[in-house]
Amino acid sequence: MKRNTWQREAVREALGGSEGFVSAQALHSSLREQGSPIGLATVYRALSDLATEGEADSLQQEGEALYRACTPGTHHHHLICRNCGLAVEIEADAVESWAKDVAAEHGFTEASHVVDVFGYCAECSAKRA
Amino acid sequence: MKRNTWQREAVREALGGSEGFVSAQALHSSLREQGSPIGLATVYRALSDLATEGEADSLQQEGEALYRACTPGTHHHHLICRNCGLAVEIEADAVESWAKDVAAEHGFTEASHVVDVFGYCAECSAKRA
DNA sequence: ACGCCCGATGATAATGATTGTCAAAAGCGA
DNA sequence: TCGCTTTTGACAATCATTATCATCGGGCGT
Repeated sequence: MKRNTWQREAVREALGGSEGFVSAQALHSSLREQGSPIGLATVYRALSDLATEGEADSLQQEGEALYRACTPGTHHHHLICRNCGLAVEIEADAVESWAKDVAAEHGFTEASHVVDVFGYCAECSAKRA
Repeated sequence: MKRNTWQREAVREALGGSEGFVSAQALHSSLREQGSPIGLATVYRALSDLATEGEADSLQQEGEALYRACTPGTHHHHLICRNCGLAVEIEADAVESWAKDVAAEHGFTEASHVVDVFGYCAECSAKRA
């Protein structure tokens, strides 16, 4: 049975409130600074659960796992700012079918794919100029 | 100045001789089994150098960094077998321009992207049936 | 409302990959 | 060959993440 705890809710909320992708460690510190006595292990567990249930997306960057709340149940990709972490959800039907075709072409089955675009968002581009 | 050492050559060769993506640890064990007294740290350094120089591609999976020798100087992506690690280089001009367009559309600059397709290769698909 | 059972929590230790350190061991030009 | 400099490699250090396990508390049955 799955239980409702204030910790899980806190993680969900903190995730939803952040602009871009966040690391588990960062989310934990952030919660701690807000006064939450939540444990690090719990944050990891909560994030892992959210990702499994489709309420969050995760991606690996430089050895860290980053998470972001996102519309549940839909398949999409992200456009991510290298500087501030801002993430925009993007549709990629063209890429979806392309990936499937390429896989089939080479005899691969059960194809999944990783597609993420990185860059500097408008704001950060301006700041760097 | 960059020096030519047998260690660097050994890593390059071992990488070129392997079928798919390999982890640094795996490459190290493999070299050791072949009698090479090469150090683990050296393997990491060599792989990192090769990746920087464009002689190898790297990707992150499940917290590990995987490497693969590939044609230098060209930009391409991979179709990777989840089971045996077999990797096929694929062209993706359509995706290249798509990524650039999407980035520009949202005001992002200096766009780069990560595109990898995972699946089971023909051989492994057969075995799993 | 009460009590009990079992999943959830959290401090801490453990793990596993990777990087830093530094003395000793080669490259390479002179 | 000589000497300077980079590279190596054993080992310690670091970092994110996971496992452990005693304790806590949610929520169902009563």
